[in-house]
Amino acid sequence: MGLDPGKEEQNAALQKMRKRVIETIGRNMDLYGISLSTGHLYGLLYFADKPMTLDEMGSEMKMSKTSMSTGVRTLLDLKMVNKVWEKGSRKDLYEVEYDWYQTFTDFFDIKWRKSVETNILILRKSMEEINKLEKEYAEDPEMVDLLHKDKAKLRDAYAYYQWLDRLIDTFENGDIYKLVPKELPDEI
Amino acid sequence: MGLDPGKEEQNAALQKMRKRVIETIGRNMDLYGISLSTGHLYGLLYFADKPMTLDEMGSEMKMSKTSMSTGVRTLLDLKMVNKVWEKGSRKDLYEVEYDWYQTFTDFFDIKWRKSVETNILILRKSMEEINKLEKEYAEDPEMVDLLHKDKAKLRDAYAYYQWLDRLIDTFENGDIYKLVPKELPDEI
DNA sequence: TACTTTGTACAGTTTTTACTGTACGTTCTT
DNA sequence: AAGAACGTACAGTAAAAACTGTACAAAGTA
Repeated sequence: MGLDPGKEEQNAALQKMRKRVIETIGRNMDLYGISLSTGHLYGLLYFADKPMTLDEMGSEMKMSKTSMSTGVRTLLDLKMVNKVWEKGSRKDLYEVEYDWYQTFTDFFDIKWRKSVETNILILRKSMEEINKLEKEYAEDPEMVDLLHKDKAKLRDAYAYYQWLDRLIDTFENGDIYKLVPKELPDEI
Repeated sequence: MGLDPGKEEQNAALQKMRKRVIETIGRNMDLYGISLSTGHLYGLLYFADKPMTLDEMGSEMKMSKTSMSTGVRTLLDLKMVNKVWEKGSRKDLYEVEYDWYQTFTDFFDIKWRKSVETNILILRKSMEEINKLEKEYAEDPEMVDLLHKDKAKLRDAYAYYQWLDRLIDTFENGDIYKLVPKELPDEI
């Protein structure tokens, strides 16, 4: 893990601690839709004391470089890791985004926002169609009733997605920290 | 979908609209860690005008009852659907939780909160261990430096998880709606 | 009590996802 | 310009997840 090789043995306890935290982090990564091993990769990078190359990751994870490449890309897409430039090195270097609040925000901005937007589009379109059908079947009370029920559902869904959109806004613009401030950690 | 069978043809446009919305809902369900077909099942239940049985779901989804059973269970675990009691029927009936704000909150309470709690536990444990190691290796400056760096990382992580915990609190106790109020939907 | 009906456990199958090794285009070095 | 090092596309393989059908336990019915 980038440690002075001569100290490996001495650091057994430290390594064990790190490993446990890395696995815990990795295991929880499924919340972000990330596979276990990519989660582990993230944990590894989290504790690396310097940016790592694909080869280094591969040898630490005992996995192929190809897998590291795809794993890193997944993490890059979610902005959980950043590409780092270092003069002199031809290899690409990566390090985690250590600001987890930012990572949280990015996740919602990237994944949830996209979802919200497409859903809102579909709902608009569907609502238009219902309005059209309402005129078409105006003399069919049963059909009108059905249409009204669906309309109410779509309206509720639409309101919810707009709320979600505004919630994500507060993550992005930082208003959320007015309601839930970042605090100094309790003594642990 | 519970419609008068005699009206099937007439309702083709309505069915098409529903199907599109159902698929959109279903597709976005991966945000909740739910498979596509379970997402579709959810969408189906969303538009059902009454609670459905496993058999009804199976025939609508053209899938086995076993799959419906496991799918419903997944949704029940996330409190996305509720079991409904109806006198006279021996079959179990299910309907979606129509309050999506509640569903959103439940999701974080069930999935994220659990994650936060185990992480906090592991971090505490690891921090203790680091403190022990610090005493043990007090005369090894290099090791002390390493330990300090890890300690800082753990502390940051801890602070973040506490923040997340408080954020989820605001979902649960409704304070979030002070910052991001539920609003009447725009005209759509 | 014997007979149905209902939901799910479980084993087997299919489908999807994760992972590997090779090959190749690109970029840097000399 | 030739050669070396790097990252990734791609095809093939291994592992995991989703799905099905059967079998059975639990609970209702006659």
